[in-house]
Amino acid sequence: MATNTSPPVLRGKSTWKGKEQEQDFEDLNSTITYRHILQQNLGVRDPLRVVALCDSDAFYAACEMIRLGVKDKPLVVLQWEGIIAVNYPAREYGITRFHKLADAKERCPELMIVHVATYKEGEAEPGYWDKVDSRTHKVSLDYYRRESAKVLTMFKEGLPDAEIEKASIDEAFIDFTKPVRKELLRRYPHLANVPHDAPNGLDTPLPAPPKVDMALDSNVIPSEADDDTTWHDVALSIAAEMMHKVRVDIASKLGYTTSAGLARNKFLAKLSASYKKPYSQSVLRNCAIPNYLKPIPFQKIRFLGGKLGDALAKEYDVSTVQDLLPVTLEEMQHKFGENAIWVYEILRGIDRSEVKEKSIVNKSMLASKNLQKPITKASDGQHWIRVLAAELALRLNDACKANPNLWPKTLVIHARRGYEVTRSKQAPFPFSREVTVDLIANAGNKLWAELVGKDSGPMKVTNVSLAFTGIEVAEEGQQNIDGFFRADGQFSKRPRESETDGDSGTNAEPLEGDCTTSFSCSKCRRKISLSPTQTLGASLEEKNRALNNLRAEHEDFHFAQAVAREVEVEPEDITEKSVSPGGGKKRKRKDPAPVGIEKFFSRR
DNA sequence: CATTAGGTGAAG
DNA sequence: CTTCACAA
Repeated sequence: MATNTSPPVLRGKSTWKGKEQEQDFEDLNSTITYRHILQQNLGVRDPLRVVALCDSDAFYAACEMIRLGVKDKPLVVLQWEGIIAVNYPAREYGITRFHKLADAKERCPELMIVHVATYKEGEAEPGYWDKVDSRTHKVSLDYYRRESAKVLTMFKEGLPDAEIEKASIDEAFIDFTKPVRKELLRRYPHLANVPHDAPNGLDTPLPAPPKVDMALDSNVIPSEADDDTTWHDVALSIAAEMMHKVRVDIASKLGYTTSAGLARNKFLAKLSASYKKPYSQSVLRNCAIPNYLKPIPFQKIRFLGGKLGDALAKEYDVSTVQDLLPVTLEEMQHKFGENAIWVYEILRGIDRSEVKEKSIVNKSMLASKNLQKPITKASDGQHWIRVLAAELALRLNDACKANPNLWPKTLVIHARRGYEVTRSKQAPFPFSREVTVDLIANAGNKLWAELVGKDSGPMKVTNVSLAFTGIEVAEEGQQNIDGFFRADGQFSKRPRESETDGDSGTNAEPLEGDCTTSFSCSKCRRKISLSPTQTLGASLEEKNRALNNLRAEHEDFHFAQAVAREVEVEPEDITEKSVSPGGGKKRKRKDPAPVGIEKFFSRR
């Protein structure tokens, strides 16, 4: 499964010391002193650093097996005509992704085939249907996202002291350095006390480490010589114990088997995880790094799988790590500039990138649809935008259940015509407490018109996607000042709620009567009141809160109306200037008859 | 070799 | 703001 990554940008200055560089890999065998074990904040330089990469085996397939209560039977997950996941039993028949379904069935007649969940017209939620049709359905990966979240939660609960970085839907990096140091000092308390006769005080090397057997719960990646145990090995073995415990717990409680790699840094952890699969973990000792790394095709290394790796392969006409070791840093810098130091170090088993805990909520949320038959009419685009908007609304509102006050700062639309590059258009997304399908679809349609509307000719759009980006948890007071109001084709600040409601249009003018149960809207000249059930037994504070909610909802209503007026597009001739500024001749579809999916989704 | 439906982060 | 690169 793909991992989410960032390119190999340099973080800070390289500290590689030339020191004639007699040997590659010289950095792997530093002596560990009392200072090293007692100092807590060595970060990526910590000689006792231990990082793991743990990923779920054939994750989508495993999700379906658990959902269906299937065990140990060959199974593939289908997305339209393509196989997107193959469980391990099915792999024994030689089935892989990108096999044709017919081919896979031939290899294994009893193969179980599960199509991913889809949104289907007329259904409220994504589901698993007997018949799927890519012309009308849209894939939903939400089930996998939820299962992924369960696994991540078990990592966090099982390893409270560890730093955990979700790397993709089925992978996480775990930095064990802190919990391991703690356990190391608990098991070997003498390490905490520098002996009085220590020749160099804190900088005295630690006493000899105990013998540890890492093979109890892990595969130990072989080293050339049978090196003595080091303190880093002890650290690795403690981390391996912890990792193993959590993995077993996840397998027993959730049913997902995982594979993990443990090593001194992220890239080696990732590389080690694939040493043996499935349901297995592998440990790469420092002394084993050179031999493990040298024969590996460098393009398998994280960040070298793309253009940079290609460029390296082409430049030196080589393929393995070993092949690149003779290239000097200077030469590499000459050819590859800023990336050179990073590459140079990676080839020697050094990776200074940190395991960074990410926010629980994603920063973006994207719904996308490929059209096998390109769409040519603007109205088709609007149809799919509505479907995508419905999915985004469902997912965002769902995310809000666990994490209230989520607010996407921008809405982005992407479209691809034929085989051209994807183009996008974005605009600030208004704050509103209730994100509705209409709100998203209207804003999306507007962007759609800007993106493809002005181009002439038949459009032949082969992909449409809609995304929220910049999703954040709004701060307490932030909701009141932020929020945008679209006018004249631009979003502008839309002050909200009582303290800033100078021009909000819904001033709470305390008319006659109880100002804690009603307000009047200056925009539509209506008096809005709480219902009797909301006022009956409610305290003043409760009523005020309810009234504020009501006011905000009413404001959202006006906002949606305003956007709807602006966004209204002539479906048939979108190529003309049909988006009139300010909202000229508008008619039709004040509230179109709900069709398909959207009829069930929050139109509220 | 390739596809779909995602994500993140940086460059320009 | 928009595109690109990476991930398999």
